[in-house]
Amino acid sequence: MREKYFPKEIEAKWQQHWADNHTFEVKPDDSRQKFYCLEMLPYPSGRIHMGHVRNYSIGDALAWYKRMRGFNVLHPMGWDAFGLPAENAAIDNNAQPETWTLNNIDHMRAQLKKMGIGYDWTREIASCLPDYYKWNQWFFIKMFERGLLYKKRSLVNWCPECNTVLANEQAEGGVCWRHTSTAVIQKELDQWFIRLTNYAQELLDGTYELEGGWPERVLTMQRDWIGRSEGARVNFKVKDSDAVITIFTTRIDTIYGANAIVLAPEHILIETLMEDSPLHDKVIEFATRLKNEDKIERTSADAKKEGIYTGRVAINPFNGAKLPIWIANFILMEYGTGAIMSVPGHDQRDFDFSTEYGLPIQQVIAPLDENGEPAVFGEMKEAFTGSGVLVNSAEWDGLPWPIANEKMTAFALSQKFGEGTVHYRIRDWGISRQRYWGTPIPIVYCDHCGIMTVPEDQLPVELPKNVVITGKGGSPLAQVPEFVNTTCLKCNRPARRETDTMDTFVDSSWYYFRYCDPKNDKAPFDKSKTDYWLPVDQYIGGIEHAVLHLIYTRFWSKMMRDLGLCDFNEPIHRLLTQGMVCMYADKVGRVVKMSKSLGNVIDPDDMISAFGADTTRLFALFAAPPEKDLDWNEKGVEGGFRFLARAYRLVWKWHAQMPQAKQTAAQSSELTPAQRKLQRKTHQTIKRITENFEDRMHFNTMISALMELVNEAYDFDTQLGDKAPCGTTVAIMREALESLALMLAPFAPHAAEEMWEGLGHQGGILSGALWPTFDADLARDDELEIPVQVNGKLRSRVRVSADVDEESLKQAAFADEKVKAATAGKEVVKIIVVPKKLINIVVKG
RNA sequence: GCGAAAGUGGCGAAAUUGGUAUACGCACCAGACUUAGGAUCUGGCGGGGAAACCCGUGGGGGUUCGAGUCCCCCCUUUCGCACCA
Repeated sequence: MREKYFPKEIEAKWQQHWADNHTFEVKPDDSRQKFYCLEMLPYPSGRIHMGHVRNYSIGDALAWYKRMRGFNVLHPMGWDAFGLPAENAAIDNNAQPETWTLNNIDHMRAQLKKMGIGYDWTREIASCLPDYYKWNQWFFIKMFERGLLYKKRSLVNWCPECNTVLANEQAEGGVCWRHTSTAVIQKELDQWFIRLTNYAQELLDGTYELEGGWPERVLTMQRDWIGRSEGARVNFKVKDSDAVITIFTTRIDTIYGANAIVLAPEHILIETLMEDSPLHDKVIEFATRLKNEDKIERTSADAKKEGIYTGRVAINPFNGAKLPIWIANFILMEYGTGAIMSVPGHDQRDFDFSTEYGLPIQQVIAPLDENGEPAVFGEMKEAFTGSGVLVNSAEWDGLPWPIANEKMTAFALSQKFGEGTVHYRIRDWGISRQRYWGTPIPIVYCDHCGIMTVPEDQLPVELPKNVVITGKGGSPLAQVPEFVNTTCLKCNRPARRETDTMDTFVDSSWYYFRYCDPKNDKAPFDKSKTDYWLPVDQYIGGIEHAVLHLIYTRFWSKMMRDLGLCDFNEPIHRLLTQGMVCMYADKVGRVVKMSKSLGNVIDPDDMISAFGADTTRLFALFAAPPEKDLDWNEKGVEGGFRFLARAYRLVWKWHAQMPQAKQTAAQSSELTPAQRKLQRKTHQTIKRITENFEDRMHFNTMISALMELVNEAYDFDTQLGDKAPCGTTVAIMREALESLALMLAPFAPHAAEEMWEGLGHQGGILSGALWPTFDADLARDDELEIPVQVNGKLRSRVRVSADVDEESLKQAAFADEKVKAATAGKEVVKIIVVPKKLINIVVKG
């Protein structure tokens, strides 16, 4: 230990120590409880940013704590290394995506090591390497064999910036998830889809299993995304035709109020219906125009309702009413059946549509008035969507909503013109990407034998190198004859390979399984290893993956479970979604997320050079609780540095006496008040921090508790002056400083190690399970200052012994001058005593 | 529009089940040490007032002995969803 706190020197020293001692490298060990601490793996964009620093500081704090509590902690790191930026860099810099990516990984790995994050680097993975993506292909084949994958020509989201297709989850709100200012357009393409919808119900049910462990916000977003709705399908016969139109509704109880059947412009029955119709050309022209309109605009909530009457009529199976068949812009082909019954009285969209075209509006649901009678409105000004009972609905009149729905659905089933059904909003996951830098899809097309998967023993289908990437004109792999041309695996005649690559979200769906067995070349992983480590105990990452990665990976593990590769339903027990790192930006005049384009970026490297990794990490944890956005403030960083230097100086001042100190302090009754005070603070701090790690993980308050302990220890030290300390004093100080060093380790591990060593300990903090324990008796206050209220207002405080009984406390309160003054001449109505907290005297007059 | 979360000093934030509002840090002020300090140490720091005391957690009501915390209404901000039948 040196006199002054030199983070650079200390950090290099301990990083070397951890590497030499393989401190963070772990193996399954049945004798110890495991803890899997995982941070979302980064995309190797080139440099670490503050968001990463925050993410990994949180994860490492927890990992250190758990290790110190004796857990066998798996804390790995890897790279989500496929993806578009590598291709763009290749175009811009004339580099190969692989070279660019691997160089970035090298640089970022070095940065993470400089931060001293405790990863088991022997388990590092990079998804762009064949020994990883081989298993993506293996999973593809398994899913193909089980019918979980299919190829379909369909309208898909296309991002003109990415020049590729996007999954629905990646095109939320009609914009690309990477290019949020770029509207996604619709294209018709052949695509590989994973049957995410097979697991829709299970994914929904799982969100209830995850309650408590996952933020409610994320669960809500996932539930909304899955979008389960219960309803019914009802068949409407078309008059003078054999055609039947099936509609989906969640409100079959309102069917007597239907005034039309409305179809999406893409509906397949339109052509049939319009055959021989004098309106044929007009209607088809209308539908074609809508189909060609921008989908996002056409289907946005504020688009004007627009429709056309087809001249055809459908029959309401409940009452035989003749309903005109319309086509309208607001009906979506991909939801339900692409056809609805319009019920203007009880659906605002139908109301607006009917008003626009003068269709009749009838009320069929009536709220109950104060006499319990159904209230029938005169003219309706808007749709009534509240609850009530049926009216104008023949024999169903008087039934309340949920019962009517049930009974009418049952009736439809019995009459064979409808049935109850559940509909989900979530769609299958389109994974084809018309890009180069991704996992090749292991499929071969033969003109004679059709579509076939590449046999397992021929995996991986390697991504060819030195491919010319222009960013234009379809899949780059299609331009590589050596890759495309192959022979049919069945008939040996010339055949072609699939030239699309997989969505990179495939890579990240199972990477944390691979960390458990990263070098396995026989299987994606050995189940005995994942059985030990998984599920993940704590996952930490940004909220932006709430419906992307976090839904895909839940699906993936359910699929793996069905393949017999794991035994659990949910792969991630607890999830922490950390807030963004923000800073004031001149360009917008307020505190916003750090971004290069706004110029409000701090480079972690600069921070580390100026203050050290410990200070940088400490501040990232101290400035705000982890799930909140964090305001980066350089002055605040200095405060973090001062705290570490202050703690360090105190340890320096005392470290020489430590080897001679008594191991345990005297009985607390024999301590001076000052000694007792520091001892109490030490034990209180251990209690606070330990409990906080176990439930709330608010690192900011844990660090402030450590600051308080340091302040208290300084006061103690200052009071001693130049007097030579007695053995008890040294023992009390030793306990305080050792506790401090140990509890600092999760937040500032290098400085903590240096202090721990300075206090006379060899081998490093993690050579044992050293998390300090507190003694509840020693943490307890001997004396308390109890606030005294009169009529709820604070009037005074009284000092009493901690074990005071109610009666003496009351006496002490009434003995107080200020309390006397406030209660003088008044009748005491009531005295409320909250043990150890407060006394409130209620007076009258 | 629907849904969720939040609003506390000059600033970042504490207050875990209703019980001393503002812990801890930053900034600021005063002092000590110093050739000097952007180092370190000591003290102060919500508003009003000489004081007693009064006021104070976005605004207004309510429940309670007692409300930052619970309930109702409103305002603002952020986030999510948005013609999903």
